[in-house]
Amino acid sequence: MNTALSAIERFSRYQSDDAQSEKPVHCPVRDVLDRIGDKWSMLMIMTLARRPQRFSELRRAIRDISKRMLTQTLRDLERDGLITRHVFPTKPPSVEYRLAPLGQSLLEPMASLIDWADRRYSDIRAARACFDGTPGNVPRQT
Amino acid sequence: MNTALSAIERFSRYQSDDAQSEKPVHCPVRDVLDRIGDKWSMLMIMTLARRPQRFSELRRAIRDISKRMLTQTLRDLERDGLITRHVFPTKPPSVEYRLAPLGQSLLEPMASLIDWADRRYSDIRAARACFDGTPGNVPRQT
DNA sequence: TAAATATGGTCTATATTTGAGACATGGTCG
DNA sequence: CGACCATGTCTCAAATATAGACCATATTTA
Repeated sequence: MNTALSAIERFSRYQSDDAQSEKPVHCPVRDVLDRIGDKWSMLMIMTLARRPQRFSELRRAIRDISKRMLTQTLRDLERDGLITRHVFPTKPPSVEYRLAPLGQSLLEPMASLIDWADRRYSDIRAARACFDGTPGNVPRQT
Repeated sequence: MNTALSAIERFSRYQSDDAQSEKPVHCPVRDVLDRIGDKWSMLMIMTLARRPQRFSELRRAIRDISKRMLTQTLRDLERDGLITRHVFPTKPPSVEYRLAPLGQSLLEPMASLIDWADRRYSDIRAARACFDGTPGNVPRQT
């Protein structure tokens, strides 16, 4: 738990920098979180963790992503060095995406998050049901 | 590393369910990730990890969030049982937000992500610079 | 030979989300 | 009376995501 807090403290250093300067020092944590914390990136990384996959395999694996977002997410992840892109000169050219070492190293921390999600999901659902069901959450106005 | 993979495997169970059924079983991991993986939630939780804070304190801490999104993010986190909301009947009423136990329990996994971000940030920046600087990333067309 | 299929994308028009900032509420201060 | 504080809500505009048409090329099917 204090391990956790020390990481948070490290983060908060940037936060206060942020609060001081006009042009904020770009907080690494935030920068990274903005990248991998979007709708598809983690999903993509988890999917590629199973095995390298091609464009259309990824599309099948993550059924509700649009081609546009798939392309864009892959580009962004490639740009940040988390995945690599390999083109094979097959008849209709095929492209395979793989987790780069940097992406591999993200699996460990991500796994602990997945673990948390899995273990706590019932609590969240309970809280949600409670919040939604309780009269008194509707009249929010003071 | 195989700890990581086992978590990923657990996740992929839902993925394949997903691929089979028309109306997908809602994957807990994904459900949770969609919630805390938005633009502000993690930031909010990290900020509240330092200490309970009031609406305007949060606004100052996260300078570029709009009131609208601040309210909405707080509501969503409250709904999911990650934070709690306490109204004090001071002259202009004040509202304090606190991390709930469920939110506390998220700190540990989140910390490992922060840790990763902090340690790997230079690698990411390097990859980014390389990608942006390398001619040959522009002509992406086959 | 022509049509259909598959690949990895891009482009456009629409839908959704986010942000900026006006407005509300009720009490205190000058 | 009028201004100000805190905590929101509301509306409208801007940014972003989505669906799905379209493209070029090559192979298989009819």
